[in-house]
Amino acid sequence: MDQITAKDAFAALAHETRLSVFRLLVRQGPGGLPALEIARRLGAPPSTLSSHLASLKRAGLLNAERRHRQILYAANLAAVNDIVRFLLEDCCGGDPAACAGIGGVILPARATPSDA
Amino acid sequence: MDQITAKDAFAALAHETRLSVFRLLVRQGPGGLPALEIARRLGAPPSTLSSHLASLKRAGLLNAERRHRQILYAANLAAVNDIVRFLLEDCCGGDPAACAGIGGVILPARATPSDA
DNA sequence: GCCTCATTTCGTAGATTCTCGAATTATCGT
DNA sequence: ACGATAATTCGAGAATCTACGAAATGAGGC
Repeated sequence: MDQITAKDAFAALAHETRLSVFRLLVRQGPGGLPALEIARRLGAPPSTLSSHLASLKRAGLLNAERRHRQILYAANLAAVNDIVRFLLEDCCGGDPAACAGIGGVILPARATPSDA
Repeated sequence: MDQITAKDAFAALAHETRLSVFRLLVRQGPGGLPALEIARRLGAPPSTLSSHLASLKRAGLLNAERRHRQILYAANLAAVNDIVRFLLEDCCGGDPAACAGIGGVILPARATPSDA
């Protein structure tokens, strides 16, 4: 995870429709949904949505898998993991105590990026 | 945390300079850094940096505190917590088992958005 | 091979964002 | 009050992003 990759991921999420797409697929789980079904649920034209799906996929936030005639898109939760870890890397200069009181959802873990 | 707030936060991070600013302040910890010092370390002109700091602050990602003649900016880690929680809300339709294998940094916690 | 459904690519007009010097405002020391 | 330092606002050109219909591509079914 480098600066550019992270920036692209944030840019992909910095749009109302794309954010809705991603959250919908997070709720949907690993099974995913086909492109037209996503467009239908969000009330967006297929061509518009296709470019948004391409953005999210290019940013590494979605996995796409062909299933018969349709393409199933699913949220890539590991990517969220990666960008959060990148964002909080070496938090508070590495002092865990100073970081402790932030809320509980995020565990900065170790700063060594040795595990892919 | 609503859709627009989250989108603004992602938009604020979707820029190389602002992302560098935020990560620098994460590393710096609660003490924060004055604006010109941030500009100096990142090699950016003060006026450019000021607008970026304003973006990040408007998005709720930075806290600013006046300290004598300077203004100390510090990363708001709780905001990161909030946007990640928003992003993963009702993950996998609420089935924790399906979400379990994502990597370990993020704990989806409860989906009830009752706590501000 | 042909028809149909699912999805993407193309084109272009419109809207938004970005940069940074100059001018401005705010704070402190004397 | 004055001078110096810290930070922000203003302005305008340049660059990037966005939307969506029409046309093209891809994958089956018959």
